[in-house]
Amino acid sequence: MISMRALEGLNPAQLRAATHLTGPALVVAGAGSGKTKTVVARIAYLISEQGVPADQILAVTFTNKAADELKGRVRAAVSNSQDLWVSTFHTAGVRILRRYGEAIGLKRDFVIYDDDDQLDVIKDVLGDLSGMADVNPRYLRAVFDRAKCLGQGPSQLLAQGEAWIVGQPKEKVAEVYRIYQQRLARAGALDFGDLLTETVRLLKEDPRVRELVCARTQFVHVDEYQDTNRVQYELIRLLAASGNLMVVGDPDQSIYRFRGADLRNILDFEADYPGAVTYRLEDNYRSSAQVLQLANRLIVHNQDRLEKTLRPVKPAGEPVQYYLARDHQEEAEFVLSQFTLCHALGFALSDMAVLYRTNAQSRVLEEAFLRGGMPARVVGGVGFYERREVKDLLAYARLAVNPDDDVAFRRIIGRPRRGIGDQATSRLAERAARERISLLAAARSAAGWLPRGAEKLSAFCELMDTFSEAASLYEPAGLLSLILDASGYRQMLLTEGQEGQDRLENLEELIRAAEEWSAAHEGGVFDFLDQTALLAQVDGGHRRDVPSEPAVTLMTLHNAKGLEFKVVAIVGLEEGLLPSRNSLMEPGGLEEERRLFYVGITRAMERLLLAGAESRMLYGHTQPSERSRFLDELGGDLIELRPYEKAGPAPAASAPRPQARAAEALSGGFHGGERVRHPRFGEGTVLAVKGLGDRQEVVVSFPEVGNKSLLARYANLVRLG
DNA sequence: GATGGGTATGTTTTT
DNA sequence: CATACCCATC
Repeated sequence: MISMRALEGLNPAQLRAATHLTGPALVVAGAGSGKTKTVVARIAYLISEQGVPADQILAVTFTNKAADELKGRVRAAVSNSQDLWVSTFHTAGVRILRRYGEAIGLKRDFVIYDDDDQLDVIKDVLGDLSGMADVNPRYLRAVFDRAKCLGQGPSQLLAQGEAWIVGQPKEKVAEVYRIYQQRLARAGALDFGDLLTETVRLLKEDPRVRELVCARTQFVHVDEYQDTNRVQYELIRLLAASGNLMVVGDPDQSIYRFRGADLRNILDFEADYPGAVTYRLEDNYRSSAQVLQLANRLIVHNQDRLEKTLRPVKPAGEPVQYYLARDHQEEAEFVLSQFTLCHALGFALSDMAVLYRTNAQSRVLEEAFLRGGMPARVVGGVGFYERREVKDLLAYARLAVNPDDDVAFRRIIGRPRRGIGDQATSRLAERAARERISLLAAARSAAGWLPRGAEKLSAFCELMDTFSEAASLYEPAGLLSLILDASGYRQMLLTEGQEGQDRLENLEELIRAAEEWSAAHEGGVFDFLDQTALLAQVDGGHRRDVPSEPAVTLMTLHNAKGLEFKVVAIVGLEEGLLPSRNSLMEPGGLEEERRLFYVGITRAMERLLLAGAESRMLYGHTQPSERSRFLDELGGDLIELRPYEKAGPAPAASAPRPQARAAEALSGGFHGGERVRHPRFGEGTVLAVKGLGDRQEVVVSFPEVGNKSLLARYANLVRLG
């Protein structure tokens, strides 16, 4: 057989999947089994060996980061792959809707509402409706999102009376949903859910558009197929009209049920697509055998899965440690001390990550790393594009390109203060509702009917006219600069002391990001705004092109999917946290939490640390925590560390200094990472230390005989180096 | 119309 | 504890 560059370095299973030619295919790819490599190879094979034009191939991912990586790797493998279409579900939706959306009555220059904007609209609707004062707008947002995941509009929501509407008459909920959709339509806005549902509607209703789009989607690939929801399933079905559909996924890594992910999509793939061929990638190249064994032991506790095995390729490696800390502070100090050790052993900062269930857990960790002088970066959480000043400036730009964007109008009308307050705004809103026009349009006619404040409003309208004009002439950065100065926003920040300074710096950063964006992309202000709306912080934040200084990564388990690190710490292994309290209420919730933990474990290549605390701060109060049930499912081989145990009650003085306590406990006598020699077992590395003084127990990894737990006092260990 | 302090409320997870 | 929102006062 001729050796083909596109297929070099694949194992037999990967090779079979990569050379799949036409018809539907399911690739069940366990964690670390080289699924991206396989997809890259398959695309390269199609282009360079089978002569498929790159512009007939589509690959869909969930995050921009995954899309970028795939694109980059294909580019590296095949030269003529410029026209390859790789994007996230949402970006693909935007692209199709911008181009063809007018066929179903969408404005060409629609704006995208993020979840904050959604909330503003819902609150607004609730304010206008009687008898709904006590409804939580966040709850309604969740209901609407969920309905959209299932492709249900207001009437379908009402008809199907979904069981997940609790505490409210579904008529009322559907009514708010209907008005919410109206407001969005009037504002020329689509929310995240609409980007998918509207794309599906367009492709269903307009055969001509479908044909045009499908010409570019003769070969379709979907990554992380286990996380697709109903609408995404339908979208893929429409795009893959050719039948050449390859989906890749792992049912054990489905963790987005709350967003509508339906495990059945992957479990039933063979039934949905008759003639489908299934390929299984079962060799794990990522994790040490010990880590993988733990992962396997955990996941067999799930019922809802496709039977599959995952074999380690790597040797046993280091044992997995579990540390029970007194509280969340000490938990953080433990991670810090272990990472410091690993760093000393030669692991780069970028090789290490701390994973947690909730964003709220990041703060204590961040502070601990800061105190310890180890650079750490929180990925996700409140992102750059969610900061108030950034959203304000972008709202100006949005209103400039789309004068109907009422959320943007409300957001900026009082920033900076320009003498237009609640009174004038609510009169504007009345008028706008009556005449079915936007707030800005109402403001334009204010001179005729608003006795007070009309002049100020007309000045604002003129300002916006200037910006609208600039929006079509300038690049994004130019427009944003103009806005920053001409709106008085810069002036306002300058009067706000240090905080204003910081915010101003963020805005200058934003403008710089816009410049960089223009240097690397075609497109105008619209396209830049799309980008800011769709880019998650995990995707690399606002400075993706600038290599940032090396740092330890802190992020949620969800954000860690698809990534790998040599050293991984998973913290908060407590009942109520992992598994999370809320998940236990829902059927299937526990299995989802187990998969989440599974995803976390399988991120680790060489070393895995687990930790939990006996008590934790919740809403400002310290509460006792119970050890996570998942720890008991892992079975033996877990090195349990509890350094302060039996060392007597901690001296009062050490209470504010948990750092000292953890460090002392870990370093008495021997400490982890040290090289030692044993008279019988030879040379080895200290992995862990338990207890203090005479009772100190040392776990040592010996290349010849594996891991041994020894009493330091009798073992005659000799320190090396 | 702006400002500030008080209180209710919330933490799963994200494109 | 930290933010978001309400109301009273300037």
